This record gives sequence, C-alpha cells and structure tokens, in this order.
Amino acid sequence: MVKPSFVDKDGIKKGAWSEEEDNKLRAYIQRFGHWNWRLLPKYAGLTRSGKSCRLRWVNYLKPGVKRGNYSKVEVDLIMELHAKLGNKWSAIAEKLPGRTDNDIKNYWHTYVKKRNRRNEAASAKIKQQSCEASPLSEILQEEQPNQISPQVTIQNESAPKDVVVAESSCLQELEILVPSLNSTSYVAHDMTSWDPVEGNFWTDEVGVINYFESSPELNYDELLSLTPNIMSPQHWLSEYITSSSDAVAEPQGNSWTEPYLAQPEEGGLFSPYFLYL
DNA sequence: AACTTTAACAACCGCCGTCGA
DNA sequence: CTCGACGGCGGTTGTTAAAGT
Repeated sequence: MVKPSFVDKDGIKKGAWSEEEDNKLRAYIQRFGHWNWRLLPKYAGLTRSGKSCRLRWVNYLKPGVKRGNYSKVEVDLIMELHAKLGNKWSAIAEKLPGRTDNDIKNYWHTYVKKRNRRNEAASAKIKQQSCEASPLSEILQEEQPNQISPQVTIQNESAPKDVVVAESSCLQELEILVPSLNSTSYVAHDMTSWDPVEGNFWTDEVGVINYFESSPELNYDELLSLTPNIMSPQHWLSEYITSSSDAVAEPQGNSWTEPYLAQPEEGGLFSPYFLYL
C-alpha cells in the first residue's frame, strides 16, 4: 500500500522502505540514537533523506507504535479531542499512547470521508423528497419568526440581547421546512432578525457546534434545564429520515444519527441562538 | 470472474518555529 | 538583528487491499 521505491535525481531513495533499510535504521538508532536526522542516513548506511528516516522511525519503527484497529475508547477520545483542539494531530496523539499524529490524521480523514459521503447521500435523499416545496425565501416570509413562541426570556446584564430559545413545538414546523432546504440555512439571533449561514449545514463536519457558539450569555446546564426538548438539527433530521417510509435510515450507532446537543468544553458556555431552517 | 469503488495507510511536500552562529 | 539549519507539523498524494456490483 505504499509508493514503490525509486531514486530521485539527487540520488536520494524515496518511496517504500525495504526490510533491509528498516533494519539498518532501527539498528542504528537503537545503538546511537538520533542525534542529527540530516546526517543520520549517511552514518546508518542509508541513501534516504533525514526527513524520510525520521518519519519512518517515528511512525513505523519506533518501539511501542500501534497501527490500525482503533478501540472504541480511542475513537471516542479522538472525536472529543478533535472537537476541542481541531487539527492539532500531535496534541491529540499525545493523549493516545502508542498512536502517532500521522496515524490519527489518516484515521480521521478516512472517518470524515465516510461521514461526508453518508451526509451527502442523506441530503440527496431529502432533496429528492422535496416534492412541491416552496423556495426557502418564500417560506421564511410566510413563517414569520414571531410564530415561534419564546419559551424563556432571560435578562442578563452581560447579554447583548434577550435570551430567546424556541419551544419544542416549533420543531414540528421544521418538518415542513426541511424538504425545501438547499444549501442555505438561517440563524435567528432573536425574534426579529435572520442571518443566512454560509456553507452546507448538513455536510459541515462541525455541524451544530458552529451555530451554538460559545459566548458568555448562557451556560450549557442552564440551556438544558430551560429547553429539555431542544434537539440538534442533525438529530431532528435523523428522526425525520428514519420516520419516512422509503427513506434510507442511517445505521445505528454512528455519530451522525445519535442524538446530541452540541456540548461545549467543560465549563464552556452556549450562546442562546436558535437555529431555524 | 471482471471491473469499480472505497478504505487504509505509508510517505512526500511545504511551511513554520526554534535555535545557534 | 539576521540568516540558515534543523526538527516538527499538517496537508496531501499515491498505491494497494478489500469490498461491492
């Protein structure tokens, strides 16, 4: 599964490592350590670049390196750390003994590809089911924001505006709106203004987390206690799909269909924005 | 059985931060 | 202060094995 080896114009060997090369590198480092990666290949009897040697050692030959077969605990940890740290692969790898940044990065990209494919399939399915739906702009004109009755209003000195969350009944209205959904979503900042959201909400890997931005206005526990019925749009959509007779139901147990309300880091805070589609 | 698609992963490349001269 | 060498990091590519049609 690797690029076949070849020698470039400078006489540096590239591509797949042979067993003999692995043995030379391993033997040298175990005996002398890696005091200088650039000079190391010369002394180890290799025609590789120092970078190539370092990569081979760190990701493959170094004792204790694990590859493949991720446990559920490891996968959960990767998801959690990635949500927290982003593409800081080396920082994530530090928390997973035996795993390298490269390995985790590879795993993540495979995972993201898989998930995007599933989401695109689901989006396509919804579009297909959209029948005679009106354009979103028309619906938004008809469905005035004040049709969503605010369940709670919190006055908070630090909040720039009143905190408004939608009551669960308005989720029923989403069912009417979603079939007409294309790539535009709207966020209601309060009951009077609407902002379009860039990008494709359904395939955005960050998903709802983007829209419940951290802010000093309302903390997560408060939000949950105030809105026990609130659903993430992904969760709502999964239920919508599952309940449709000919819909393609996602397999159970993947992160996309599992209900969740985006949870900020411990001690993090939620903005009270409600996503309206 | 042949062909296509997807998953897995090793390896390369370019960029950036650090450090010493 | 500047510059170059070096190590490390993250993005990306390319190949093959496995699964699906």
